[in-house]
Amino acid sequence: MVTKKKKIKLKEGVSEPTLKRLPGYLTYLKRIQKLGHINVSAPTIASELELDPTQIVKDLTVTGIKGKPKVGYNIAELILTIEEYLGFNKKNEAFLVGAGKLGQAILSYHELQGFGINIITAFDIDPKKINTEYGKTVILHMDKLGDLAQRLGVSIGILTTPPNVAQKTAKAMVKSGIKAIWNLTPVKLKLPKGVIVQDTSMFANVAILLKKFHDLHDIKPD
Amino acid sequence: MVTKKKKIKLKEGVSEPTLKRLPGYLTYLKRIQKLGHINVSAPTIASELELDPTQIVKDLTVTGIKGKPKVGYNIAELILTIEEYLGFNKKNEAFLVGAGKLGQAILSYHELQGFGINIITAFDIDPKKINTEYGKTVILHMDKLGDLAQRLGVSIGILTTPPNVAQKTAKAMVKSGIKAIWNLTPVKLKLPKGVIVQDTSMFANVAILLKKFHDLHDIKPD
DNA sequence: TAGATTGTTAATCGATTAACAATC
DNA sequence: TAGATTGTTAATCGATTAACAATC
Repeated sequence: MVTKKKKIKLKEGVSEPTLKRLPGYLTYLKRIQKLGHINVSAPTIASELELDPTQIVKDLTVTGIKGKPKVGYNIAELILTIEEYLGFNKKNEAFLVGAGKLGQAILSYHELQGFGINIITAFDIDPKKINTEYGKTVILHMDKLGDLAQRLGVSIGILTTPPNVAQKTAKAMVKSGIKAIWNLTPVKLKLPKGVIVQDTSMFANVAILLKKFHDLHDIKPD
Repeated sequence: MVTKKKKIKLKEGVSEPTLKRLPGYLTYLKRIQKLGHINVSAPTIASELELDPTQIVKDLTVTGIKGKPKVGYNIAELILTIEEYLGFNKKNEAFLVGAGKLGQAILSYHELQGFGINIITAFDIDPKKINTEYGKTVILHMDKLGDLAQRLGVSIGILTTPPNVAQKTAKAMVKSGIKAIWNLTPVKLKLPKGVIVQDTSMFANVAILLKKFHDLHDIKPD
């Protein structure tokens, strides 16, 4: 046996910070590609994104892309390589659970398609929402989740319920066969080991913003 | 002169990771407070949130809270202390710019009030949205932003426009007197030094989720 | 008192940054 | 060729974790 099985860590030496930066590179690369650029160097990306050039090079290395000294990277190739590396070109079919405002925002956020994420169906328990369509996505009752997950083989779930039902809902999702949950609620979910949970508290960042703001502007007289 | 002025870094040794964890503590503390608990210890918080006990203690130390050995922290006091420390009890009046789906989600996300953030007015350029109300928030034309920011003394802005107009819009916000921007677009903004920008790319986290998911489930035959 | 927990200081771990050789 | 840039290895920096004394 040569490979040890760890919990749900990332494979061999790919750091989360690196992974978080890659989508930002994509956004930038697509923009300059549209502008007609063909190649781009790490120092250029770095100065645009206010990062360290070495960091860019290192980050890109993990994707397997090969650059040319003095020239940089081919933009088209780089985009494809990053997308491939991150799995954006895979069929990432997902269910969205909780069709409130945030859920609706996610449903209509076309940028998600750039991640290969394809929201098949949304679920809710509000009778007023059931069987309505949001954009091109139908909203079904939570009851149907288990059956549909099974039949369609969907195993990615996006959790956008109110906080007070988040835990309960997540549990039901897992029971229905969901294996990876993008958790947009501020609740820390307790789920069986083996289920991948990615917490995205939009509001953690607000704390930083406010702190910086007040530290800078509320200068107390000594 | 005893205090050196740095760029827009956080004051004396408060790390961003710590700041990002504090709102999570708040969410948890409020929940157990509602359950009737009076005190809570760092090890308890740690096991609930799957963090290291020492890390909790250290994080809480920065807020100035005092705990009792063997007992822990008084929950009510702890909540107030964290909120005070983060500036959540200040009058954090903000403008929201870009009243699309994501903007609307933010407008209707009541959790934001827990951060002391009070969205005064929303702005857009879509004639169909101008002068309509969303919840209790009026949507005005961007034209009015400068004047209102001045008159109301609002200096926090929430940027939720489409990516392609994000840079332009942010520039206009700064010109109108906005000093801190919560940037919910995936675009890296170029703004004058001194303006605080907090990027929140909801989607950076999706990259991690997908990567973990595919690493775990797409086992390639050797 | 005994023992769990706080709060601080030291050690470890990992990510970022620097240095530098290879190369186009 | 000269020089900018890649790609890798080493050094630094900062955050997390461990150790431990103080204390209720």
